Amino acid sequence: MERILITSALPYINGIKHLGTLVGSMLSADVFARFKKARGHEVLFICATDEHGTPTELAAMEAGKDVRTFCDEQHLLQKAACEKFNLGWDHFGRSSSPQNRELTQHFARQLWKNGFLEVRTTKQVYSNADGRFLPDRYVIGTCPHCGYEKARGDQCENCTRVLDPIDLIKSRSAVSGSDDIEIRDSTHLFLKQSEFVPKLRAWIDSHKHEWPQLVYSIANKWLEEGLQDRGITRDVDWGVPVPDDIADGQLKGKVFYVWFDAPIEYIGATKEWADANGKGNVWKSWWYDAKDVRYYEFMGKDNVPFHTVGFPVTIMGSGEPWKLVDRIKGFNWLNYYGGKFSTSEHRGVFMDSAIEILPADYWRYYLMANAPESSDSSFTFEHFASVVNKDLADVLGNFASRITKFCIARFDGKVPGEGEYGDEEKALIAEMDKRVAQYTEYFEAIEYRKALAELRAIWVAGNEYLTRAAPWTHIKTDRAKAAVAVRMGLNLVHLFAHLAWPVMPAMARKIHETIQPVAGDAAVIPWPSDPMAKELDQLEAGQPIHAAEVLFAKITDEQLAEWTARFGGAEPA
RNA sequence: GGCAGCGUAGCUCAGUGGUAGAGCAGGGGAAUCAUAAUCCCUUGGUCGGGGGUUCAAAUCCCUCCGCUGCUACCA
Repeated sequence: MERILITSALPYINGIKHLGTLVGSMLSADVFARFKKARGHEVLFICATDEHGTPTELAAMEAGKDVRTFCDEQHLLQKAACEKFNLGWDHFGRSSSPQNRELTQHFARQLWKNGFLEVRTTKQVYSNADGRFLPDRYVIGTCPHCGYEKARGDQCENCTRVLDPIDLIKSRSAVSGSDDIEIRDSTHLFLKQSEFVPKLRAWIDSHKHEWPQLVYSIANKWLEEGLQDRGITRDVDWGVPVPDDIADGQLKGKVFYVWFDAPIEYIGATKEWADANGKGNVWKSWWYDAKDVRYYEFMGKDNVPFHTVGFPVTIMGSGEPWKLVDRIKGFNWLNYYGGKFSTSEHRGVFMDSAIEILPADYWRYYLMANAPESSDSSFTFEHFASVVNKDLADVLGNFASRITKFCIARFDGKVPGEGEYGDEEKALIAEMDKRVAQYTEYFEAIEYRKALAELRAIWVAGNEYLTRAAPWTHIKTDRAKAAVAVRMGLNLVHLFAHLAWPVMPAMARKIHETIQPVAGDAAVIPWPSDPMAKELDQLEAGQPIHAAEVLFAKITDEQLAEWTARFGGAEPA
């Protein structure tokens, strides 16, 4: 048994997440956590809302609320949406928690003590009208290169050139539109990332074959381009305050940059979990000197630099034996009809509306079977409907339906005990041994598309078997032969429930219950651990079963038309 | 501009040196237990363009084109 620590990239607090964020971090982490739990490992699965930073302050202002209240509300909304998707983490914390404040300050003190922080003065844009410093991208003006009038201070969207806010012509605040802005000196703490290049290089290279190519390439790129020191404080109000004992109080009133404290919240949320469950110092056994723990991180590609460079530097620089990640699973983007999902323009499908139109497991299966693993991929309702209808309704749902109903019609709704498994059954068992082993391997490798293609092939093998065994034909002449096929069919349904649980926990339970109640307290439906000869011959003769009514309803053309109209599909951005 | 990823059948994607693959869609057939659901067979691609290395290239090299992202103060 292993101890498995799993974290999902923290969803930002500024609104309900869309399907792309869901598949790339929270859902993929949940599916893996369930898989490991199903295999009997000790798993701790941690997530939290990432609450600090300028966008939060501005969103709260726009909502007419103070930041704390805004975050309180948004946290609960996101938590509720995630629970509806059956994201089964052990704790869903908040980066604004006291635990994270304490840990963030601890890491900063360690870095300061070890000489890896440096005070530097930088030029910052200050808006008099807004009474605040503005990050570069919140300054807009005319691009000096192409004349585009809405260029942002960090980059011109029109000509894609990288800019400095000082370069802009007629620069103004993106918040208020006021041109009453000026450049002020501001003092900040810089993390000396450049000193960690050899250590990072060795660490990253040691994981070259364990991380997806995407992750390694991004990490490598940052080192190749020459790692710069990075400012880890900001001139805003909402964040973890820099303690006075760092740099003799020169940074009074400033807070840590959101990307400094956000990954530390993985540890913070673990402490929140321990505190909330009376587990005292147990949280530390997962993170500090935790040589027996294997740590997995799940994230979209935008988060990769922070997890392969920033956070590791924080940990290495602390001089303390905090756990570094073992495996990173990174994802590309899920697009919406070829364009971007956009929170600000509300383009695409978001978690709250997705769950309104269909149960979580429809989405969970589709998203994992089509996860953007090797390249960006595109969500369309047409594709979604075809996958749901074919894979879930026709191949899986109908299989459970046809065999349970036949059993009820011809065998009194009880597992028939007559006959012995013959050549047909032995061939199926041999095939299933292979396929289940392959499915398990893909899961261990965190290759979701391949894993789910194998899962589907397993369902298809069930249908193929049933066609060959044809109990509806044998029932007329050889009742025992028909009984064998029905018994095997019911065992298959039972097996399918176990195999599907990490991906579709609610439907797996429902499928399982058509055959028999889930054993134990049923928090987990375990992974099949025995050879298929045993797994597929475990139902007791005479045991009653129930009809699998429509498990997965098909998506109709009318629904498809309604949803594309409602969510604005069809025309790519 | 620089860097990274991607470009394979109508669609979604596997495939990193050895005769081009899967699922869906399309065509034909079988079966009639089932949500008209299943099963079998099958049509379909000069692997983005061009050049090179090699006995052999989707795969390695060069070059061009296209899409996406990053470019360090959005997260």
